Amino acid sequence: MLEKLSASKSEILDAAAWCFMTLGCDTASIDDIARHLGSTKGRIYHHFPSKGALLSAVQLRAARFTYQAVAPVADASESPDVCLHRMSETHVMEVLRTLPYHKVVLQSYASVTPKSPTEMEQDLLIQLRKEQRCYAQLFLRVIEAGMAQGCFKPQDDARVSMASVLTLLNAPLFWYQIRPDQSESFDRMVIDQLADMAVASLR
Amino acid sequence: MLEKLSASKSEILDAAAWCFMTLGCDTASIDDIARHLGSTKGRIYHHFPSKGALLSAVQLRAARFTYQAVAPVADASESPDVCLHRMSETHVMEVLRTLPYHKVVLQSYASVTPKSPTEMEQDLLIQLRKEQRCYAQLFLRVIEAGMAQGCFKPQDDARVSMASVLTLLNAPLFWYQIRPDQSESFDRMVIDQLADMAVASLR
DNA sequence: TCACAAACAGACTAGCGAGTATGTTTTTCA
DNA sequence: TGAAAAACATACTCGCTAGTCTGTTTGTGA
Repeated sequence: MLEKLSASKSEILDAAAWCFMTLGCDTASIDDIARHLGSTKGRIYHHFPSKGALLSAVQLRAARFTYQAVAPVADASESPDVCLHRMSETHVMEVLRTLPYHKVVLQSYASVTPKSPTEMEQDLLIQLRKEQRCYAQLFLRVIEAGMAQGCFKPQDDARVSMASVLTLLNAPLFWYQIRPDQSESFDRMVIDQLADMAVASLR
Repeated sequence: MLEKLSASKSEILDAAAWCFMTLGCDTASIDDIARHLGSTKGRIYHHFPSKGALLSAVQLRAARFTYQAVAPVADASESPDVCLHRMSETHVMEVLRTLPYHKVVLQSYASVTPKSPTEMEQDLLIQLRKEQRCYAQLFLRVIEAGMAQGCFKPQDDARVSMASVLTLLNAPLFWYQIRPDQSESFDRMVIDQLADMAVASLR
């Protein structure tokens, strides 16, 4: 779960995430990523066996970024609405901080099926889905607890609520732009507003 | 705005939307679409000048599907929360009905920049964004009215609220699967729950 | 019914990009 | 310090696909 990354590997992932984000997962070529690194393909293929594996590594890292940020604040002993609010704040904050990674996840969410997936790439996909489910359950648990305790409106299917809330929290992926003028206050506004909406949507 | 489509063109768009959805916009080839039609490339290139133009046509149709469904129920003379609820119901219903088209939009939302866009394709993109903005303003207006009248909680930026609500309503694009057993009741549940959440998130 | 255009089919090209195979440099460690 | 391994660079192949070109069929209007 917490495999260490070498500095070079991490740098490659950053470049890959950036290129996948700006050019699109399929449009961006390995040469594009290498050029963005000031290197050549040799370096990338020395660390990653294929483009699909590189893409999966980016997505996996995205999942781990949010998990490692949110899991510590998912305190079950607390009031579910308060807990969900802090989880939401943390989630949005982390997504904005590591934006390229999550934009890549957003892109590849729609097209689930690579054309000719290797067996190894298939395994990576399964591993990825597993960790994503694991992260989602952090939210599912607190939502179910809230429904049971009455601070959230009970629904037929809590999983629909959970998925909708997570989608809501990921909304900035569709319109947020990284700007040179680090508008700290704007980020804070977005974080607060989304966390408020997330909790309110369940009432 | 309401250019008529020939039967053959419409059929091509359906096939393209389906293939783009299942295989991915970049992965799906023109030959894939033609095969899915039981035809060859000749037919497609006779009606559409390029793959990019075909993709844009699919996205444009998606925008028009929802606009033509929702615009009639966007009644400004009504209470904003009631109005927004019906708009939300209608939106989700239409999205589920024409799912492949909207899944394509979702995919291409992330990667905005084709690598070498033709001037004509650039124009199509501009036209698309224009109609998408136009549709979004249907929601923006009713949300702003609601904030002014006090039935929605005022926020710093109503556009963030609008974008977030629309993202919430599009949440099924991430997990909804077309099933053979047309579970009518499940659809109804999803529609109700999402419309409720959309209105509640603004309170 | 006949010209003529629209609506396709089928073969072909040209270029791009993933992956490989083999060098070259740098680091490591004994 | 020297050899082995890791970390790259460079030059190539090969399949796939967008787009084209030409031929063939099907409507259509006079």
